[in-house]
Amino acid sequence: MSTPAAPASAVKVRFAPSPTGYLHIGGARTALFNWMYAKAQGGKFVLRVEDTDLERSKPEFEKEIMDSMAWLGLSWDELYKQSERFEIYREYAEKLITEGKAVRDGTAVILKVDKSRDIKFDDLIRGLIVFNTDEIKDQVLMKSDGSPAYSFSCVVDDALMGITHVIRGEDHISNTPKQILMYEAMGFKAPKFGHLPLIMGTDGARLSKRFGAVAVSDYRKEGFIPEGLVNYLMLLGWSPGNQEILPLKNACEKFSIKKVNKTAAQFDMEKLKWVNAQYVKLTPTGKLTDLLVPILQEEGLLGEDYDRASLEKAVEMFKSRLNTLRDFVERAGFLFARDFTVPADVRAGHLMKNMKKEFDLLAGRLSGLEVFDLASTEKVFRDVVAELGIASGELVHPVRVALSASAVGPGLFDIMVALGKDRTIARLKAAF
RNA sequence: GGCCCCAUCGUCUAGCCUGGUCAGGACGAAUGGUUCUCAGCCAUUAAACACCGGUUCAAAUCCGGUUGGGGCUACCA
Repeated sequence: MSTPAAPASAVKVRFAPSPTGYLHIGGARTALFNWMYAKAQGGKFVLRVEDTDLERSKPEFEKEIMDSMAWLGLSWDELYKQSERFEIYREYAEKLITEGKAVRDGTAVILKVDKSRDIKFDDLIRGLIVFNTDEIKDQVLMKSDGSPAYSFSCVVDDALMGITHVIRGEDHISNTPKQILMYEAMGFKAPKFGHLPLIMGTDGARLSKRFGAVAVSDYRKEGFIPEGLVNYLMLLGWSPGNQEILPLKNACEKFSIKKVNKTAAQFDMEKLKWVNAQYVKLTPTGKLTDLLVPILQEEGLLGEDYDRASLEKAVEMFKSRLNTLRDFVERAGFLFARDFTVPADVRAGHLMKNMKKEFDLLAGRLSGLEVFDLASTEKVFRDVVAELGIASGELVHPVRVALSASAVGPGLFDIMVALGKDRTIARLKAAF
């Protein structure tokens, strides 16, 4: 990467969400690509809240969007709110009327569009795109209620804020010629445009509430970590080559808008989980524990005072089998349960045979241990199995279920050590 | 309907611009190995150039059309 000494024509991009809903996956990907482009070019990233629809815009959505952006690590250099800039839009609309380029229609302001002109632009991602103005109606600039129409406030702001590259979703392609007309009318130089492919649901249809989780905050609640979600998102429409796991910082260095592809991508939850799991494994256990503590406390599995050392050991034990943070709650929950019991259906499946005799023998031997660790518990277990003259599997599986209420999980002796001597023995005795 | 965009394994994609590799990687799937189970890890396998024409000695790659999918068509953003 060359690091030019602040070129005069520095890149400036923006992400312009409308606070009429949560930040969704598609918006996040758009923000991400803008952000990566800014970083790759040594430019600036502007966050502009497009809250011109006073009815539908809500402060809580605005907050949620900014929180999600921050959580994803997409920091902004400048922040604007369109609701604070209505005067500016009005000014430009008046100017266009004065110049005879727009007309009043009641209290609204309309831009007259000349017919039979080809409007061309060279899309950063798609190449040359041409529209004929015969397909474009006269454009509302200011609405009757005094608020600006989307296209107009967008153009005024992009021009005034010095946005050099407008990178947005493909659904805006047909807005582009309309906006180019507005740049022309106001005498502004149009920026470069790049239209990103859309993200589709698994069924190939548009991502919607029906699809399941669409809000970034939903993924956060489900236990995805930002590094994982970001890495997955960057793979939708762009590829760093034969490499899937690439931290944002490194991705920025390789990012090229020209290499973004044109095809809509389907969102694949399985791959997201896999990517997330890679980052879970890469996260130092201490940090992972920090992330888990609030979740466990919220679930009532952990009090204010807990044994940090044993919690970290538990985290270490489950680290390789977590897709999400939330998986830990489900899989390691037995380590924290106050009143542990094996659910009836699990008993029915794995503890049908009464093994009280065997369990008592094991519990008795375990209670004699001075040092309760991996080696000592395994030794005792092997001895008991030998003494009983049974295959180790015959005892391993029932014991695992009795201790953890699950037939699957970490190694049996890891479970015993994590539980500790007292609880291990108590659960063995309570089994039958 | 009109206008615009798009088209490689089931999915995400590399390759396409500058035609000539067994069309490569990853998720998922299947199989085997490791192991007390699961996960993990390792190995192996199956799996794609939408279709039809054209240009060319040669087409996933260039051109045209067809089909299919998507977007826009608001005083929503």
